[in-house]
Amino acid sequence: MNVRLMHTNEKIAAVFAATLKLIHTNGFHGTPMSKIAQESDVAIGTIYHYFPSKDDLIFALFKHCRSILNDYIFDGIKEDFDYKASFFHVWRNFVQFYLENGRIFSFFEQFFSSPYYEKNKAEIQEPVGGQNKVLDFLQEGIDKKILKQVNVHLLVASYIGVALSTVHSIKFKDLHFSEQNMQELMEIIWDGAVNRNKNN
Amino acid sequence: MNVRLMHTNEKIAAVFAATLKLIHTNGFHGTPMSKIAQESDVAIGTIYHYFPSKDDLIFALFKHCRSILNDYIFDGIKEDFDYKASFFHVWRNFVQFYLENGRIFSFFEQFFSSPYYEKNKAEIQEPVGGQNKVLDFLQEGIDKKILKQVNVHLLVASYIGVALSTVHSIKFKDLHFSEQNMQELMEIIWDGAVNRNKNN
DNA sequence: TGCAACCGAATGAACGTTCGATTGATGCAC
DNA sequence: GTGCATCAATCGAACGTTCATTCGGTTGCA
Repeated sequence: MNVRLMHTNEKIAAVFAATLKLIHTNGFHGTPMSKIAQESDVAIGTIYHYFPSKDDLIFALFKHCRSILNDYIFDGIKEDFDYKASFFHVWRNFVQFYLENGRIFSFFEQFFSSPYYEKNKAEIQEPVGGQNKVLDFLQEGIDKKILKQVNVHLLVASYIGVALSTVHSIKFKDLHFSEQNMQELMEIIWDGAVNRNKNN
Repeated sequence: MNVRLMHTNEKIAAVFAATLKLIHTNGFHGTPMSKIAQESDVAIGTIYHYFPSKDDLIFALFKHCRSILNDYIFDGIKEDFDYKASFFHVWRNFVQFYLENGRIFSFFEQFFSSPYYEKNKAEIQEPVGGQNKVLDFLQEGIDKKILKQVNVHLLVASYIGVALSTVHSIKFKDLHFSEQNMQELMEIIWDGAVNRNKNN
C-alpha cells in the first residue's frame, strides 16, 4: 500500500506540476487536458481516474498550492520577535513566496480573477492566500493598540494589497527586487498601519 | 459619414457592452464569439468585419476601457486642492470607478492576469489602469518632498495595490463601502507614503 | 456602379469527457 | 501454494460538442 500510495502521489504530483507550468505559460485558456497529459506523462484516462473533471483538477490544485503558501508565510518567526519584526517578517515571506513560486502566483491570479472562484467561493472558506491567518495576526496588533484602531479588513487590504502589487511590479519589471526596496516598502505599510496616537 | 460612423459606433458599442457583460458573468472561458453576437444583436460576420480576430476584439475593448478609466480618475480636481486633497481625491476616484464599473474591474483583472497581457505588454505601453498618470502625480509629491524620498514605483505599488485589494474586498463582501472606511484607508496610505522628516 | 456594412450557415480544428481493455496487486478458498 | 475473483490503476482511441473563423451573398448609401 505504501508503494502504491507513493506511485499515486507521483502521478498526481506530475499532473499538478504540468498543470501549473502550462497555466503559467499558456494561461487557463491554453491548457487543455490533452496537453496536461502530454506534459505530465500521465494518460488522460488516468487523470480522469483521480479527478472527475477539469474543474475538479483545478480546484484540487488550488487547495494544494494554498496549503504550501500557508505553511510558508508564518515560517521562521522567532520567539524573541516583537510585533513589528513579525509584521515585517510575514510580509516579506509573503512576497518572497510568490517571487520564488512564479507559477503559483500566476495560477492564483488567474484563479481568483476567474468567475470560477466567485462560484465556488462558499466552498473555499479561507480567502486569498492564508489571509485568515494574516487577519488574526493583524487583529492581534489592533487589540494590542499597536496598529490603528480600525476594521481589520482595512489593514488586511493594505497589507496584502501592497504585497501583491509589489510582486506584480517586480514580475513586470517596473520594480526590481532589492533589500532596500523591500525595506522601504515595509516601512510604508508599517507607517500606514501603525497607531500614531500611541508611540511604540 | 457622420451617420455611418454613428451606426458603426453603435454596433461596436453593443459588441463591447456584450463582451464586457459576458466576461464578467462567464469569464474569458465562457465567452465565445457566438454568444457575443447573440447578446449584442450583431452578426458574427459583422464583428469580424471590425475585428480581425477575437484577440483583436479583446485588445480593442481593453484600450477602450482604459481610456474611460483615465478620463475618470483625474476628473473633478479643483484648482484650490492642495497635494493631500488631490492624493485623496484621485485614490477615491480610482476605487469608485471600479465599484461603479464592476464589469470593467472583472475584465481588467482577468485581462492582466492572463498571459495575453504578458505577451502584448510591449504594445500596451501604459501599465495598469492609468498608472502612468498616477506615476507622474506621485513623482510630483516626491519632488516636492511631500512624499517619502523613495523610488516612485514603491509608492505606485502601494497606492494602486491598496485600491485594487480594497475593491476586491468590497466585491467579495469582506468589507463594505462606507465613507468612514474609505477615509481610514486613505489615511493608512497617506501615513505610509508621506515624508515624515518634513511635517506638512 | 462600387464599396463598405452587414449577415449567418458552413467548416474544420480543438476541446472535455467516455469507455472498453490491460495490468498487477490483494485476498480468499481449497 | 495454487487457482481464482476482485478491483484500483493505467491507458489512449473515439465521441460528440463547441469553438473561432471563413465566405458567399445581400443591402443601401455615395
